[in-house]
Amino acid sequence: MPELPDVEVYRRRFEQTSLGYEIQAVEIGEERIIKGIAADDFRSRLIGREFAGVSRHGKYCFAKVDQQTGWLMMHFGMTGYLTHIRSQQEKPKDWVVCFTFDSGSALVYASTRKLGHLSHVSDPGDFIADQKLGPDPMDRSFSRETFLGLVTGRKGRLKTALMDQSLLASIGNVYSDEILFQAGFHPGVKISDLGREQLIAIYEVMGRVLESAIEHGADPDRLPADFLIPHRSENDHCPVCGGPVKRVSLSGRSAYFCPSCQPGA
DNA sequence: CCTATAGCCTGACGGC
DNA sequence: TGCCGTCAGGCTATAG
Repeated sequence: MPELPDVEVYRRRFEQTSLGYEIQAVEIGEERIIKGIAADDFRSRLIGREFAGVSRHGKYCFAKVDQQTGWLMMHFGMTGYLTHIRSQQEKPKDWVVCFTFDSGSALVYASTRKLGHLSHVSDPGDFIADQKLGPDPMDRSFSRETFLGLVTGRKGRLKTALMDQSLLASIGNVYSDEILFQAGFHPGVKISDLGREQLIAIYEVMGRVLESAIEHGADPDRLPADFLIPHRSENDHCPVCGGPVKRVSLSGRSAYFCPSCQPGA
């Protein structure tokens, strides 16, 4: 569930459960999830040390390792998540990497499809620059003017732009659908079809959707009643008008929308 | 610059 | 019950 709200929820979980304990063991269930560094090096950079803080940029998490120059980097792919367990018996079936602390508890990176990756980076800022990630929309400096500057004059669809991590890092297929739904635009709408006032409205909706989702733990069952996300399947009902939800394929991804609340091409 | 496709992986679901 | 195709919230590489 790894778009900005989900990753922020994992970041907070990490921060609340796993800082300040000595890492006693690092088990790696699937070595291919570790990228850019040998598994043994990855382990030895962590064992005997502590996590001192966790930050996030877009869909990436960075954990500072104390007494070290580097950081643990995590990306969650399509199915990755973080969970904190009190004992090894609680390890989920799809666990991939397990960081066990001197307290006996552990932080587990789990993922069914294992499309994400973990690595070690010397500096998150450099990593973000190297990956050519755009700004994070939850960052304080991300203003309305920042957003207008990024999208104004761009060709192509608004949905594609919202999902473009090099333009702004954070939003994926699900939340771009939610933003379009809340703003009342068809998923196929082009940026060139939108005026400044409409783009400002989209900026405001984006902020509200992301904040609200984080507030509700990014859990589809707890999101506000007017959110489309829990109804993202063909012929489910629109939470606002009750009409059928439809699906269209765009750029190889499925976009779900309400034809009556989001009219247009 | 833009769009579309395939591939990486595994599991759930519906139809027969 | 089993088999088969489709689909799933990410990203990258490639081709047009």
